[in-house]
Amino acid sequence: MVSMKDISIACGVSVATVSKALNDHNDIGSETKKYIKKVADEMGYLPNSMAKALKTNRTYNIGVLFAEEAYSGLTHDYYAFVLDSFKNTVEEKGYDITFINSAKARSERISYLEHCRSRGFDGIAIVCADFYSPEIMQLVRGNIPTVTLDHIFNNVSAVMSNNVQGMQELLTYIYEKGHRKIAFIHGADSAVTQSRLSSFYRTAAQLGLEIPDEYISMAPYRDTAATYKETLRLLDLKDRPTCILYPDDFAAFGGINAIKEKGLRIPEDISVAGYDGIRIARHIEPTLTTLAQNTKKLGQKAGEKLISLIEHPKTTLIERIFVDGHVYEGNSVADLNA
Amino acid sequence: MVSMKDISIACGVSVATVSKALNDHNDIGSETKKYIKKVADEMGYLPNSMAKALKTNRTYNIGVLFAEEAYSGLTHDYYAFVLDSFKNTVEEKGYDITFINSAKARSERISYLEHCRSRGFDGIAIVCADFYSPEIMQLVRGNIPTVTLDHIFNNVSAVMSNNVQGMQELLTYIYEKGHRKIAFIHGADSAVTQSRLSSFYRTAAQLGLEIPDEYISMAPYRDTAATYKETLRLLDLKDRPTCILYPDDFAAFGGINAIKEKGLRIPEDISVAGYDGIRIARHIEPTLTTLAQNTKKLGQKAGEKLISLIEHPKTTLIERIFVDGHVYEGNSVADLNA
DNA sequence: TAAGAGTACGAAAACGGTTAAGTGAATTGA
DNA sequence: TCAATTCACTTAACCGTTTTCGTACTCTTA
Repeated sequence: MVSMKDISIACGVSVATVSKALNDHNDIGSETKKYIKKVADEMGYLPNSMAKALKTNRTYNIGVLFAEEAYSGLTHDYYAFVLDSFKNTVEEKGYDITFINSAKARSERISYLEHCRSRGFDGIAIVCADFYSPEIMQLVRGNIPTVTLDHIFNNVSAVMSNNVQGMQELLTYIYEKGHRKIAFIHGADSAVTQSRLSSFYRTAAQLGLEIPDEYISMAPYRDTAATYKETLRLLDLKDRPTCILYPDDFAAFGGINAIKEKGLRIPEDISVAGYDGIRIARHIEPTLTTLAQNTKKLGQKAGEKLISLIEHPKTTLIERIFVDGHVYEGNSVADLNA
Repeated sequence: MVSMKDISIACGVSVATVSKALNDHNDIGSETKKYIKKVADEMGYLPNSMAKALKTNRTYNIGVLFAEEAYSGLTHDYYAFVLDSFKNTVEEKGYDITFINSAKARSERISYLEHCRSRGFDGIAIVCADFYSPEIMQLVRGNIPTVTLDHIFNNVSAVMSNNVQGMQELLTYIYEKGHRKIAFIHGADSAVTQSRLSSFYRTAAQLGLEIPDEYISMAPYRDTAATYKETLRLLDLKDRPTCILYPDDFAAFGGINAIKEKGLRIPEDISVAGYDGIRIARHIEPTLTTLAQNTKKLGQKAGEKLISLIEHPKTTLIERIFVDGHVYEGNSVADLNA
């Protein structure tokens, strides 16, 4: 690899001059600058990012934490899209993305925070993780600029999919389609679930909907077996709902299967709606009506916030950014007004 | 951050001794070693990976290239699963993963290779990219240990999903279910498509199947609109096939919609099969019969090969590793023998 | 007992950059 | 005309490691 030293020799100047020329400092003559840049270019010079980082304490590298639990990290449509958008945003600003992990060599493990410190990440994004584990707690208290997705910590900026707005909009949409008996199979307990559930109740109250307790139940996210079971239960109710909301799109398929097995048609006999807006939902019949989260904006806002936190630590305030979703109108919710 | 210097002062030894003690060199007394390690631990010492990399020319960082084209990188089930497995494999060996990109700062762009050199990646994995672009060509010729997924370059190790075996197994399975009129809508031209298509023809010949030209057509991968259209064409044929193979699972849904719209049932009236084994395919009705690629093994093999290439450059040979898939037996292919 | 062999550690250079401080020459101002 | 600036560059220290070489001991062994 050609270094500044090589260039300095080739140009007959000191390496300091080379450094300053390449970094456009203004105490270098414009002729010299041009010449040095030209030579550097011809020699195929590339800055050694390790050396630079060592000296400047800036790596231009961002750590991203993805849960290592089965099927909920990289391989989840929602997170993958958010990550993709986040990645594009920060790369545009000259930052790279490295995954945070806790596996060091075969011998000892290290904590997430230790990993980050050792790698010298300028900032970190916690996209998807067990937010209640001690390791995550340690990480967010580690004084590295941080932004979290869909979870709020003290003194840490967060980008949140607006679940309150989302659920309100979705439920209102369904209400306006004439539905009055609406069941909600919500996800396992978490901050996200809390938001959606309370928004569901509040919106229902505002709309004057009566929601019997038996219309509300729980199925873990992405668990089609659980939604299948819960759906059968709902279908067997004396007073069957006209529409069922699922924890997420993927889980909705469990319910859809149960409905089809019962010989019922969607949406003619019963309506369903998901949450997330995964791609496949728009490519099956019936297309799934769902609340599409704005993954692009989520990733983008997270990236922008984090970079701002890194580059202007004093003036950037810790805040919660809520990103609205919108109803994707498939044809899984019948229009009862018609 | 506490450095070796701090430890050396605290212990009353030189930083050389600290370095050697922490790295278990055997010219340090065992007592001293133990003591230094203890102090380092208490002080919360963490090695500065930039300094280490600068000196040793080893970053323990692997660059991964993902296409930046819409919907075909991170957000694709197949690639996401491969990446996940790859990530777990290399992290277990102490390596980190950073995305390769070509966006440097807002001003100038740099090439993939330049990015890799600048970051000092020990190795790179090209998971998903436009393999025919000049930039990729430059990258693979860059003399950094490399492994590619599903594409073969000279002098570069490749891990390949065994499309020949896969298509053979899938077609044979369908044949054994009694199907003789089998159509294949294949993907757009690429090495992968070539393998599948030629394996399709060869297997068909071996099985004594007659494949009329009108049974073969093209639809880009993941393009449901295209498969929808092609499926309608196939259904309108005088001599309609009894089973249709799709480019991939996602694209299969386009076909399935077309079939349903025609009022036909799967698999009673017509059978379909996909390729990939994406998760959702197992959670809808009818569950999709497909060739499930072994993403876990693909990622693992790629990781192992790359690390071997990095750590034993002389003795590791450039090779092509083929990973077999298996038929996932859904219920979208009718058993005509019954 | 003196030469040779270990043993346990330290000094210093090096990796490839950045940057504060210094320097000599040209330019400026009064 | 001469001190004061400004300009354009160099010197040298430093970031946190690793590693070669040297050195002062202690221990063998002939």
